[in-house]
Amino acid sequence: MAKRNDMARGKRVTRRIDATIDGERGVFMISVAAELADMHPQTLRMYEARGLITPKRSPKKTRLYSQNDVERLRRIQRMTSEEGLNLAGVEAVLKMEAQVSRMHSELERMRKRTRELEREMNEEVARVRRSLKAEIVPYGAYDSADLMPAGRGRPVRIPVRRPGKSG
Amino acid sequence: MAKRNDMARGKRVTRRIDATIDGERGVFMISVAAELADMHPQTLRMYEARGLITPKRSPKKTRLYSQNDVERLRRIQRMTSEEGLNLAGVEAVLKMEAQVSRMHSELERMRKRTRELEREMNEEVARVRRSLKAEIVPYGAYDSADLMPAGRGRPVRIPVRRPGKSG
DNA sequence: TTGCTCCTCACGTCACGTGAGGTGGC
DNA sequence: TTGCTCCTCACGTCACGTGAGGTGGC
Repeated sequence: MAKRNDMARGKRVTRRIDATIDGERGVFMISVAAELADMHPQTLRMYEARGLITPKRSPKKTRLYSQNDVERLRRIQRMTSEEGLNLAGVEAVLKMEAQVSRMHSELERMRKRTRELEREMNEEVARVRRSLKAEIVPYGAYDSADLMPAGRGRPVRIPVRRPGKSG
Repeated sequence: MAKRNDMARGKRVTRRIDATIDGERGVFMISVAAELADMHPQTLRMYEARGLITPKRSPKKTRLYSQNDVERLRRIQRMTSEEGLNLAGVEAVLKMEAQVSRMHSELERMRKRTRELEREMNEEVARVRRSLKAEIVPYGAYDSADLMPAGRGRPVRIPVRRPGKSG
């Protein structure tokens, strides 16, 4: 109510946009995208000609840049102006980064899998022992290194070397 | 003997050098290294000034390039002339490559570890079952999913998902 | 002396960014 | 009309490669 009145009187009211933003949707025309990326509009056209960026197009053929496009442009801007790369270098670096990021996720998957495997292993061994214990009555001496007196729940220990830094 | 005579008469004799070559040892002076890398000697001096390559020096301050130096120069040559990178790009790519290669070895270590873990797991389970079988005489029904009738050697099966491409 | 080394300086070329100039639709 | 879009062309700048020019030691 109060807000409505403020707006009616022309007061400045901050509005929050709660809609989920699709980072891939083309929303900025070239002048806006250029300003957001701190670049000359003509530079964006040049980058497109070189295949470094591919904005969407409106039905009238106007370029429409997405959030992600702008992000990419800013990264390119950093590489060229701060690090001094030329466009061939930018292409090479972007390609390698994709590779590095793929390896990162593979590495993460492997780490997770290893942890899981360790857990499964301990569980399986414990399960085998438990089900045997339920069915049998051991007799004689316990001279096997792998067995303990019935009733003691310590799990079988398996030597597990962990990989270097598992972070 | 025959060889010796050939050499004495000035004939051309191919000689095999069996000594182990230290790839890090400075052995080529600048004109030779430049030719091997297909570059201008002055370019090598420039690259050194930019920190892209650091040849050894003789006591007389003459640059001495190693095998590895030449390899590196050839890689740089490829990047600049074939891919069109500038020197900033070359630096960036070389740095990232070191990173990628570190990740490669980590990944390889993880894969190996996972295989090892699977093997250990199966072995351990089999060992537990074997040692129990040696001590007990099972009786009653075999209604546990984890056990099989005594005397059948099939190992306990453990569900193992393998990572995507393990090559 | 010749042919290498060392160095610095300077110039030519090329890539890249950007401005100009002309068009067209809201 | 104004201010945007589209496009192409051309110029200024800068990085880089290389040649020149002068030195010094085997």
